[in-house]
Amino acid sequence: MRRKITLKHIARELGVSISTVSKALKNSEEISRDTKDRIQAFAKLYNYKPNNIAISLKNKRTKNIGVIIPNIVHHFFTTVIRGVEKYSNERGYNVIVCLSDESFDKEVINMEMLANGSIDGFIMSLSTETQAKNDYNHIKEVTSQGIPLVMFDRVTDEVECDKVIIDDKVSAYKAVKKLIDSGRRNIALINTENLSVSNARTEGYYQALQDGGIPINKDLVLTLPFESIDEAAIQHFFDTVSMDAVLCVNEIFAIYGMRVVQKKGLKIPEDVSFIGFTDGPLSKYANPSLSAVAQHGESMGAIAAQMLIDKVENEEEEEVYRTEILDSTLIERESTVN
Amino acid sequence: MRRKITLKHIARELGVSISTVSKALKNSEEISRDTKDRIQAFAKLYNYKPNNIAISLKNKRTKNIGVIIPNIVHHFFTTVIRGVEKYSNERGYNVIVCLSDESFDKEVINMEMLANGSIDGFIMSLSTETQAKNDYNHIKEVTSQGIPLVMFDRVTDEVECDKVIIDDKVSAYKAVKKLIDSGRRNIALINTENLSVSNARTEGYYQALQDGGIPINKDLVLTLPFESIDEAAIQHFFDTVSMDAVLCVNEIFAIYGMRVVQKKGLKIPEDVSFIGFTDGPLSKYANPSLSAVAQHGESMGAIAAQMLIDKVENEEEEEVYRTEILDSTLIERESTVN
DNA sequence: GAATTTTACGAAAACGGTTTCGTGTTGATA
DNA sequence: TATCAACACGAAACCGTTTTCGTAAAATTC
Repeated sequence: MRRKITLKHIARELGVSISTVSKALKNSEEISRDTKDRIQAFAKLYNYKPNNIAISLKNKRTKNIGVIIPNIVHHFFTTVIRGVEKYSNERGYNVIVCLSDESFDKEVINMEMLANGSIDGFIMSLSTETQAKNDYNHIKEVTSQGIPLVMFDRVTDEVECDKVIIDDKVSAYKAVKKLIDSGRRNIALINTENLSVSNARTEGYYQALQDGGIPINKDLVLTLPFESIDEAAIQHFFDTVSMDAVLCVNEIFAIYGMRVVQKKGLKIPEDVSFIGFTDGPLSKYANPSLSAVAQHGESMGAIAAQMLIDKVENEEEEEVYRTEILDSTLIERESTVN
Repeated sequence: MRRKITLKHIARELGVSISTVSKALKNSEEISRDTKDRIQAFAKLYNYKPNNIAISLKNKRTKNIGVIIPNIVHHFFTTVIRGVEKYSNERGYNVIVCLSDESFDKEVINMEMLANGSIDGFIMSLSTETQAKNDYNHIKEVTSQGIPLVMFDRVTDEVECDKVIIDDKVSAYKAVKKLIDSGRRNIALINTENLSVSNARTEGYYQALQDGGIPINKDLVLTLPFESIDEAAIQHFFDTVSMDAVLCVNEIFAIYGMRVVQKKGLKIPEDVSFIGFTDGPLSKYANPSLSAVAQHGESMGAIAAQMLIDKVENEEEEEVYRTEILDSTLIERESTVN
């Protein structure tokens, strides 16, 4: 087993000092051509690579960025990670992924673990529990230490930092408007408790109805606990309420809703239109395929990474925070009439 | 901005030496009760936390594990990451995720980046390109340095290390046997080029046919380049070949195949049965829902993490490598007859 | 040939911890 | 009272780099 070679080994082997080796490998002008050649040849032969940890300690830069997301089986978060990963790698950074599992405590633990030198900055999306508790001290603690942070998707006004979001209100508004314009009047909404994005989408829903001159009917709104996919509740909803269109704040609710509606013998989109949020494979491959608001997770991740790394590498820590609002796209498929 | 406090700061502030502070914070017997109280109180007040990087350098242990996977939008890999993450966190490890994006070069770059001290060990699944090239020098390089490695799912015999897989051949065999037992005779297979798992599944398919006394018909096998989801090819396949059952080596092929078949007016499962590999949300929520071979990614990830961390923390580096073969489960849904 | 500048390298500090070993002080023992 | 162990702490090495600064020896200048 060939252990990693260090500067010290090279120095001892070649009878020079550690500093000479270090400089030679950086092609410093201070070192003579001869010595540099010897050292470089030796280093190459033994495949010398500097130890990242030592460099991190010296530079106080780890070239790691920490990403904390609520879960990873969600397709949207997956695409964000991908965007973060791709962009970060291009700039020489590694990505440490931590899952809060929608739990406040895990979010705290993960942040504390990484904040002690493991990373140069954070990219995160809040867990539902954190949003419900409305407690952001662990995050403020981190930012107050000067660690850059970019929040995406599930954000809060309580923390001052850079943010990347889509305008959930406007996105929902546009989706509902589309439904209204295609003649739908009884438009239902299936949303979720305690989630910033769900709330914003709900606002957009109400606003669109109002602007469309459609009276608001609270019976048409089904609020479910976070993603339990309470099948019975969904079943009951469609059994007792009648509508000609449904907006869902996520993919799963929509897919499951479509099944229930189809089993009742109704036709999609003729009898009921469906639009979901988060355009993932489920939407694309559903039968009928589901119209969806695409959140462009990959570019969201890339932009978040860019904002973060720019801040990390920018010495003059100006205290200005940006909120980048990305466009969403309504992708129309078989579940709505064109 | 309150910068992180170090031992040096505490020592200076309290007029003691750095070593005293270090010992006091570890509750060493060497330090008097009084001094320990003072130091601990001060440390708590200023929220002292040791710098991970410094500890890593000293201990030559990072408490990070590197995970290299071909992609992350694949639901199976996502579940594996989740398993790795959960288990690793419990044992105090962080997970650095790198995506090879199915590219050999990226796989090499990522491994080299992490191998220089950033991680204590690797968990990986090979990229298609690597499997196609059959070049594993970058991996051998890493293991020869004594860095523990656990491969999962897409593995190779060329590298000696711990492995976690399902028995793809047996899994496919059982799926096909199920189809035969339910009376199907013209069983098609949609597989993929250059992928160890696809090859194994193909073997199982042939074996089951042979054992079932069914003549092999190569026309019933469609081989697609890796996950291009060549819609035209799939369409053409179903247009020109007739069958009463289909086994697909992944979810997408099956879902797409079902759509094509349904559009042709055939009934699933009456006219054609479908079974896919990798039980993800697509299978569960497809219409009809898709019977699938569940690979239990999460436990695969957890087991891989356990094997890795055990090896990392085990001083006596015994040169024995295990291959853990996990059971797969055929989950029967609407796309097959019960 | 003396003074000065280059050249080429090494010593040492620094990053933030841990740990071994040495030592001055105190109290107990003979 | 001399001896010795226990106590409480500090100095210093170490992990693997980078970087500043100092300095012999060689080369240049006058």
